Amino acid sequence: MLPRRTTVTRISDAVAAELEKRILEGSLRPGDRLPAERELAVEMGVSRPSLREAIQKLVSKDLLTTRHGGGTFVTDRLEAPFVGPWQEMLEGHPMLQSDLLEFRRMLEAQAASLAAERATDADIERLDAAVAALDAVYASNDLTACIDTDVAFHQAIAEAAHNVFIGHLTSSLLRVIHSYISRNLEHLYARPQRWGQLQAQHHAIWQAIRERKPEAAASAARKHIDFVRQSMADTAKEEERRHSALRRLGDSAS
Amino acid sequence: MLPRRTTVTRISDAVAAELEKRILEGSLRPGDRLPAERELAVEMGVSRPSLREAIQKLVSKDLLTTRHGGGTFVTDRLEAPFVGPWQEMLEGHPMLQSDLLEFRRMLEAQAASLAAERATDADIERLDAAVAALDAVYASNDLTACIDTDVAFHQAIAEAAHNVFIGHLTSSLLRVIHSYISRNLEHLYARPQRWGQLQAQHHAIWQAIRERKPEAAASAARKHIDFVRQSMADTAKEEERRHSALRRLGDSAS
DNA sequence: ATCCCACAAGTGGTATGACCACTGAACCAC
DNA sequence: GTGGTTCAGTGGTCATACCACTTGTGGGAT
Repeated sequence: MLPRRTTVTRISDAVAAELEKRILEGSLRPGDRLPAERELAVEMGVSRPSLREAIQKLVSKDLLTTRHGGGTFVTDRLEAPFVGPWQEMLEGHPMLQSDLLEFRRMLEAQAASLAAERATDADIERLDAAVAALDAVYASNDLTACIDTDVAFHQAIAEAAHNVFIGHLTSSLLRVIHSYISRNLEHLYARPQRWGQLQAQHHAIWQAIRERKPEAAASAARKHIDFVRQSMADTAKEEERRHSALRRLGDSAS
Repeated sequence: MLPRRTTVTRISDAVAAELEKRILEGSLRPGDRLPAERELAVEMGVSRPSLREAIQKLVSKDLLTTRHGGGTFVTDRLEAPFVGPWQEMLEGHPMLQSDLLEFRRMLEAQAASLAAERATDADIERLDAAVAALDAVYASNDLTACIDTDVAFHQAIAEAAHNVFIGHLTSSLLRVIHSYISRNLEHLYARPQRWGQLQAQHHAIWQAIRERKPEAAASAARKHIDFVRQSMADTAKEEERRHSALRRLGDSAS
């Protein structure tokens, strides 16, 4: 007979799993209000702090939301599959965005510079194709295709630099900021003259690489990132504006 | 006016954000053990349950792990995605060293430049201490201590740059190349005049940062890496020569 | 001297109970 | 009816105590 071991797993984990299960199984549906913490704690046979730890975990996973004095509710969850730790950090600490852009400014400038020095004929061909794809897709209305093509262009430059680490890191970073690119492109798409500037900048980088001008390529890449930085600041400002205009309480009596 | 619902009045959220910040900025590094919950709660001026809720949130994000009776530790979740594969890449293909040095040249130049712009008094103090430690340890014969101090110096610069990505990437990178630094320092140690140059370069970077000269700092950092690159080439050449020295005992005049 | 084990200090894990801050609806006065 | 007040219910926070586990240390047996 083994001495009575408390759960090998933490209670808060077990409770969180149980609640998650109830949500997945449908006994707790989006919009539903959970029993009061004191009740629920008794029902599950755990203390309130343990229950709270579990709830807060689910809150941080955006499965639940709490309203002080109101109650705890199940969010209508849109499955956001696989976001890495850095994506979460970027969401939680917006100041990281400027750090990231600063870093990209350095990285992509160096990549463009090296690409201008080292690009092989095959690299140039790939760049030509990427730019052609950009031109084509920018004329269309397919935003998701825009993102993919845009990413492919930057990735092609990074790989033309013929430095594995620059290539690998660029790839990782582009993956991390995919959602941000999406958001930003959406913003720019509504502004034709700015939308056009993007193409112009891409062409400038491309041209400088083709003409084997490292300094010009680096400079063009930096300008591009600076433009993106400015544009993201505008996006943020606008979202803030929209947010503060959205001070309406929707009554969802059902 | 309606009170903002998403306001971060929840203490556990604030504490979680604070801990995340400490991890991002490098004051809490992977593998580090956090202060005991009771201590940390006092330090942050919150109760232990609130602190625990925050910790559990980070545990659920896999940023922290807890060992019952052992302590709470920082995971390497943030380091893994970027430099994880690099270690194996380097081991499999040693020729990638030049790529890596090229990468470091860019990274450390940028770090030095930003450090010259942004270093706080505390950063400068830390740099002073690192340089002093370098001077002390370079006079001794302790090679392993040399490496640690050298790494600490470069890390101090990276963190003085106040860019999360530069800080983390430098940290990971230095850990990856630890063995290479070791080999190279060994090589240099046998050549007093070159050994002295190292110190001179470190001092040059340090001085430029202290005098707030970004360009000079970047340039000094680049020179340092170039010197290292040259020296590693020599190391490789010498190892080759030693292999072929079986048939010929030649002079090593250059 | 060496090795092993028991013990104690330190740490995370859990529980209890109390109080505060906020919400929302019933209630009362006008 | 309308508007303000009150109050019960809820999440948020705290202090404290105790339990379970790890770790290092020192004392004992060999």
